[in-house]
Amino acid sequence: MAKGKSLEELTDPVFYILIALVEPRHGYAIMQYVKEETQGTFKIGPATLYTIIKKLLGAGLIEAEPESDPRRKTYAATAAGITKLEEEVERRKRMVDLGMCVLQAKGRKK
Amino acid sequence: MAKGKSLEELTDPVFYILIALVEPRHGYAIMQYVKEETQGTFKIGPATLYTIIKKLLGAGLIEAEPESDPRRKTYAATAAGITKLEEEVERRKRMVDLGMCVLQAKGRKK
DNA sequence: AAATGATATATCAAAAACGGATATAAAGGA
DNA sequence: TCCTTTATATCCGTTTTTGATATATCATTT
Repeated sequence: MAKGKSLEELTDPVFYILIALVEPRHGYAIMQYVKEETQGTFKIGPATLYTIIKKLLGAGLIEAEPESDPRRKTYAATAAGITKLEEEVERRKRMVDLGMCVLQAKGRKK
Repeated sequence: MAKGKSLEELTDPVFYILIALVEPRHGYAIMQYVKEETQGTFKIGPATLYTIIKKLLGAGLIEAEPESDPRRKTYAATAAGITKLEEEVERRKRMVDLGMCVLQAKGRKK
């Protein structure tokens, strides 16, 4: 079911959701976390959220904690999820560095 | 034509293409630049490239340099494009910082 | 001169990702 | 009781991405 090359590079919403799940959180808490953490700049709606949760579960990057209450399903990143997040942070760091480097080079010239 | 909220947050390929166009480059050179700069990790194919070029042109973030040779249309980021790129670098920096911060906090606890 | 590989631009059609709207339901406060 | 917040979930349209394909030129090799 929809496996494959996806999740090689994480998109912004996937990245945020994985970050949120370094600590165990349930769906609604993830939405709030991202909204707060970004000062409302980045919002994840329910459609995006639950779509991505399913995908992350399928990829084994997060897992649902077996809980009694079905009204508050709690998820958390697996070891593989943490590793993936670390890699993604590095990948994004390189992108930012490239951007800064190129912009700085332009600044020096002009 | 397909304007709107898009390009608020830049996706990875859009980000790379804008970075490439801080210096004037033609399409094919953009593809090569990204491939080289990422050690082949991130590849942009012609479909993605020319689709995004059109969108960036429409948004006024890049412009085509009026040249005689139609076989090497050169593009470059406009002032607005540079500003946008600077903003995006900052936005992405904050995302990376959040990721590092959260991972580090986890590391301390465990 | 013909062939080949690299350069270069472009589009189609399909897949993948995203997100607004909507539905449902329970809990808590006015 | 009514309203707001919490909470999960999906429908379905839009946007984004991309593999495949087409075309053409240039440089190098055979």
